[in-house]
Amino acid sequence: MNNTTPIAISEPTLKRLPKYLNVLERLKEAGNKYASCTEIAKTVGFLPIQVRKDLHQTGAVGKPKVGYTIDSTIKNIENTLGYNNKSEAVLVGAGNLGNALLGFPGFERCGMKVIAAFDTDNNKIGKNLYGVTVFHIDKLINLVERLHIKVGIIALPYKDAQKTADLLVSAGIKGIWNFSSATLKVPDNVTVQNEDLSVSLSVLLSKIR
Amino acid sequence: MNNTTPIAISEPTLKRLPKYLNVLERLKEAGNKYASCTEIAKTVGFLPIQVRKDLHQTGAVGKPKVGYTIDSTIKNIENTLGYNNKSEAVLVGAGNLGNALLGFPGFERCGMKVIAAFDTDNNKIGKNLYGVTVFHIDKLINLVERLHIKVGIIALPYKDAQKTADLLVSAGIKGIWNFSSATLKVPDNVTVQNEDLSVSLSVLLSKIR
DNA sequence: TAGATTGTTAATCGATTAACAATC
DNA sequence: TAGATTGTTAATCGATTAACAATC
Repeated sequence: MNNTTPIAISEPTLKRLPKYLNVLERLKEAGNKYASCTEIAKTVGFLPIQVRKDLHQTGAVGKPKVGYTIDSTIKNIENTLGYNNKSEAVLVGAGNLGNALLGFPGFERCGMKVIAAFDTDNNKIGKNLYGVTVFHIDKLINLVERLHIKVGIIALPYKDAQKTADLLVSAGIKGIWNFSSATLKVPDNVTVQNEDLSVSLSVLLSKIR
Repeated sequence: MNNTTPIAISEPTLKRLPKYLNVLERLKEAGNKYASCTEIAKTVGFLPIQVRKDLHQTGAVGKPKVGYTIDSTIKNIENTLGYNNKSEAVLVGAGNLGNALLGFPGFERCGMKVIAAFDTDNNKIGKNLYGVTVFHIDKLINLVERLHIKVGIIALPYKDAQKTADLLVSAGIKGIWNFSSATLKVPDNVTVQNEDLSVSLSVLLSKIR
């Protein structure tokens, strides 16, 4: 609710915030009005002081002895993560993964809505997947520009990723959620979030082997 | 190739190694025999010194002026990530996401093979998805124990995640790849790798909003 | 009031980056 | 040889953790 320019929040903190949101929502459903750091920390497996520091960055203020008001803290986190600034997105690649992503129920919660999918495969074009129509990739630029879409999702193999990123950037996209293993080259004003499943799997395997 | 107990490698480094592997393979395909840190760094967008430090941890040794032998460095990274210790895994949850994961071509590269899927939905049981049969969840313990499976993949919603984790742990699983938003409680000797898509999406959205 | 919890300030820890000597 | 690149040692940076006073 205050209008000072927000300080950029570190990535580690940003990754923890959705966890707190989860916990707070559950505590709210259970009928609670307040939650302490100790309580949240125990549920998510972090230290109380870390929860406190993270919440502080969202602007949440707690009461000694009582904890944080659940309702207002939820709002603080949502605002920090931008869940209230609704965004529209396009998906490129209507294969297995793309299809699964379209069915992903978490988008809405984050304030994002996929409004169109694109592919080059004629067998896929024209299909309706979870309410989203698949168009030929040639229609991408026009649609993205016209509707001022800000987010593009790349669910394609390595070899098609960079040229798709270039296409999205030229259409005015500001954020790319990249499910390919490619390291995308984009201008500074475009944010890329990598979601390379091989990386994550490699980390797991190297730890248990 | 040496047998000293390996020092645990930090998570940031582990996450970068697959990227180097990617680059090295492409350079190899292009006919190169050596690669310098400078070259690798430019491709992945890191600093040369970071590449050097990371490669050092895999046991890779370079030659001044020449760089690193691509073949041996690939082997070093693969060994570090454990790509050569083949693992078998089971998947729990044959919905959208589970289905997409079964079609994911990256598993094999990491030395992992999903040998069975489980679900509770009778419409899914018995189906064959990308060569993997879907069984009723009741068969999980027996199969995992008998075949000494070490990795379990949870592709289920929040509410089913913890009880599935408990089941996997009781069957002797050592690593869980968790696609749910739940914070799983597991014993210390079990590794959990979280792949909560909402978290990643939240980070992206908070950066562009 | 007493005590639990917050918020702030300081200490620690680990990862990244810089500097530079060794070397092919 | 000269110069590029490695590998090592030191400096910096940022995030986590600890300590503790303020407070409801």
